Amino acid sequence: MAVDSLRVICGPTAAGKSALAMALARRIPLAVLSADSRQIYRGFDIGTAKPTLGEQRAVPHRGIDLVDPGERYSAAAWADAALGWIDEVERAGRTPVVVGGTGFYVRALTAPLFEEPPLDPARRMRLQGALDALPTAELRRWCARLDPERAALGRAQLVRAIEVALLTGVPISRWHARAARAPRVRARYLVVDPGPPLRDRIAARVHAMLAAGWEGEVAALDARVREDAPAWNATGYATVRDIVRGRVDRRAAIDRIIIDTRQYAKRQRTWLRHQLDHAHVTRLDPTSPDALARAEAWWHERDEDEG
RNA sequence: GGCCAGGUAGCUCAGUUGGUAGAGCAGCGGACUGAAAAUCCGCGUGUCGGCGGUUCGAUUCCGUCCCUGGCCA
Repeated sequence: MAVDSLRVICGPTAAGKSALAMALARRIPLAVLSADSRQIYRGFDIGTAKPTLGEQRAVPHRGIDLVDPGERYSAAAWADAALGWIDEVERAGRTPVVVGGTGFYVRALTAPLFEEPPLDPARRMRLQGALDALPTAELRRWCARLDPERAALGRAQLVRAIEVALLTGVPISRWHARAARAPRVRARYLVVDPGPPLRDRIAARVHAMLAAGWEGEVAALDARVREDAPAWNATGYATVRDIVRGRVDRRAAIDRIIIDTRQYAKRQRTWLRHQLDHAHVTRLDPTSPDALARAEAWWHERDEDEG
């Protein structure tokens, strides 16, 4: 029996992925699986461009409001959950479509992460406390000894590599090879990107978020969410919190948010350019007049290797 | 109109006791296997405001003009 590939709509922030999915939903009975590492947080709505309640009523969504702002989530947890959503949604007679800018989540679903060996929670916590206190350069030196392949990566990756190497006695790069899992979901990607105009779209969207009451939302969150909660990492939130607290010049802070958002979009583009299976990628400019028609054509494409 | 302070990278500025210049930010490229809107790495030729002069050599010294800001008329 021929199984259709999972459809994935991705692209940099503010490209119009969600709007495109909503437009497709008017013609196709679909359900949106949000692959977005910030829309998972309850209460962080406006600044994460979370689909409105109206949109969520009109089209079934999954992957939104999964955890509280203080919780740390993971790509693996998301991917596991996504397998369930796909099942659930198909049983209800709808076609799932993954929509989002967190490429790592998408890849964790299609090309699963390695099978993690059990890590003793107590030892892990103790080690983490010790590593957090070390400067990045020091972590890099440690990693160069324990797992040289990973020593050039970022701080978060260094900590993880050192943790796994120390707690399991085997470098994480070895685990990646040894405990790799087979791909579990075939996918076709629609990369939505308007190109240069994205720059202005981002600025406009930041202003729209402010006009929609972003500061009020943050003021309420600031009253009840720990200052170091992971959700505050969402672009702009910590800066809006500074505005709300009266610590910064509002005008300059808004410029900063726009710049931060553009830099995020740039990182997404780099990721999507290199990390996606190129053979199954279709690119789309959402501002072109025939964008919706082309998206529909992409949707109905048949898999070449389908039996 | 006079006096003063400036005109150096997209922006803010540093610097060259004369040997054609460098930081931060922005921008660009890249990495990424349970924190990914995270975490990191790499990339700096620009009529040193214009035109003359002095000099082997001027962005640097001199003259002059233009522009900006401030003060005085």
